[in-house]
Amino acid sequence: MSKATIKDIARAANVSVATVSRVVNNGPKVGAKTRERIQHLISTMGYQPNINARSLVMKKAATIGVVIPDVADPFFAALANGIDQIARENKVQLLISTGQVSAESEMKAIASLMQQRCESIVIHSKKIPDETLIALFNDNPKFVLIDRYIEAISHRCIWLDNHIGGQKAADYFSELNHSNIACVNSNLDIDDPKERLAGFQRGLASHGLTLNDKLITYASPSLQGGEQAAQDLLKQNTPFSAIFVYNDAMAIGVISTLEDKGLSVPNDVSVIGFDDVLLSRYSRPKLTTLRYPIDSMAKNAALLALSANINPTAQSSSYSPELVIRESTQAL
Amino acid sequence: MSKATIKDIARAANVSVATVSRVVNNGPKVGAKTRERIQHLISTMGYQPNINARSLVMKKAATIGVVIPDVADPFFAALANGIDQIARENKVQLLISTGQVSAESEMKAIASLMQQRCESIVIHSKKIPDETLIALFNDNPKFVLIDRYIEAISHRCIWLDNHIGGQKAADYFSELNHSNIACVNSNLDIDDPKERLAGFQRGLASHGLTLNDKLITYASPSLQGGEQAAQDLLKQNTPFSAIFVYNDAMAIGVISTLEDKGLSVPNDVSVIGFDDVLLSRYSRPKLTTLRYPIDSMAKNAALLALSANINPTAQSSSYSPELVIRESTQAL
DNA sequence: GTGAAAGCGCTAACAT
DNA sequence: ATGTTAGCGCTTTCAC
Repeated sequence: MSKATIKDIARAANVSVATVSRVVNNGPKVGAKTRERIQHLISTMGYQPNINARSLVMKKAATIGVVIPDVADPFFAALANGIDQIARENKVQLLISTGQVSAESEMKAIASLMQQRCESIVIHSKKIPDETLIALFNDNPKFVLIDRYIEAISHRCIWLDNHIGGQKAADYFSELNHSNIACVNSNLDIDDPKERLAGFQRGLASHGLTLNDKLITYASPSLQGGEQAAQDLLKQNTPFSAIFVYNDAMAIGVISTLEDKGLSVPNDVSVIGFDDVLLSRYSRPKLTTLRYPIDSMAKNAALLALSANINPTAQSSSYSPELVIRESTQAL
Repeated sequence: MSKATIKDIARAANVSVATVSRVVNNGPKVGAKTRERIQHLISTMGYQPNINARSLVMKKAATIGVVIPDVADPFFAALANGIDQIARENKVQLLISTGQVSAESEMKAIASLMQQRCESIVIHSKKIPDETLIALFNDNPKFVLIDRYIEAISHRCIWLDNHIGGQKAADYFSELNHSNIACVNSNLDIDDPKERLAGFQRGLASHGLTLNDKLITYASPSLQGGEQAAQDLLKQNTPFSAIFVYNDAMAIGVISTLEDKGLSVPNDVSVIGFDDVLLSRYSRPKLTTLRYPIDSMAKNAALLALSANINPTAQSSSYSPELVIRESTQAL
């Protein structure tokens, strides 16, 4: 197995290690015949450069890291997948470090990546304070922040405009003549839920509509959370005909519970989700939702991380969610 | 940032690098006072050992690799997630290498991991020939094969008994008095579809039932594939009241199409999936399926990979799928 | 208990 | 065009 070192090749080819190194790295100044001979040896002897040695001397590794809460969540899986595609194209190894949703483990995840001399890191962090991140990004020009916006490092941010998402949901409910409106939100202490809700409320207001506080529930942003939120909503004994839900997973949980209780979607209540994960096209009913272009965002983040963007090109990278109308909504 | 090297610490502490190395690695024979002083320096100076240098001299890295087709598929995401959990517990870095479903890229993925001096690798490979794998595993005692069984290296395999899965599906359909039975299978040229189908057919036979060849369709094992397979099935104009589907994703696609065509599940047709992904508990109707304990399998695989199991302890690791009855099936 | 020194496999000047 | 050499930061005998 990959036992052969550069020395072995050099010896076999009767050249110095420097020459072998040159052909391995496609360096210049190598005689065509020599190059060919060495290349032959390399493949027959199954030589593979030792990445550790290379990274050691180069003081950097051909890797791209990504920090996400966990791999199992379809949304983050999609994020990781986008980065993986760019990684493959650029022949760099993907390093995934999971950081749960706590500042401490997010930092640990980043530290672990940096310890591997990984320079390009796409970070999904909701908990690390702005200042910490700003300091970190100033020292590391190849870090990229995804799904979060921080003014001071905006040129290294790739984020989604949550307000607009909320607004579009409000616009659509208004268009469908709904007026008893509920909201199922995430209970995570991060900005996104607040922003989506704020955008939603502002949107409603612009149509002379308003959101009854009793009809705002919070739960974990998961299928289970959706189930629970729907139960809470039902307990309020306050009528509603439309719900704006934090994400698709919750929305599907909500619908599941609603139907279990004999309420039909969209006949009795309309539901709008957020994210547009693949699944939302296959759930029953198919979900009306706001498309979160996570795949292109991830790819751009990876590209940005790979290219040391030392001097900020100011062009900020904000994405806007699009309303995708399917079957979980209906006019009143 | 992690600029300080072991030398810097040694200099600051007025000791040799050897001593610093000892305290970093919790080595023996270090005076209590010295150890304390050095530890203090380490944390105040923010020293982080250079993993590349360490891996270089140790000729191995504190990492665990996993080779899967892609990260976005929920099933593989769950697999990766299980491994990630064990990795975190053991403080080793997770390396994910995606290998599509082609022998060539699977090999590339493995090579890339090995090049990083990653010793423990959990491999999900459907395409690499047995012999290649056997040779590979003989050279690398910390490789583990997941979701596949090869006799010669069975002590390094963690697999699921597909036959039994098929059989249980057949048993249940028989119990529900179905006799016009269809099968939607994966069109991937790997063993699993064949084994599940064989088990299913054997099971049917044991109940005096039989599967009409016209009612066996193949498609890609995805939501989209399920849609297409269902359309194909409908075109046959051959009545059926039950379908055994290759996996949950396809099953949900199948149900989606069936309902679009006005067929109700389970009233008109019963559907059994395979895998029991989280989603199947939330789809409408909730999916009856065979539970694939991928999480425990992944964790065990990771544990096995981390522990050099040089001398085979013979205890093979076969898992058996369990039937989970939910709402997509009904007695005739 | 602590230090000196020899590499691990590779790259990158600097020579030739 | 090719070779020599000095490290990169770390672990690990082997002395003391």
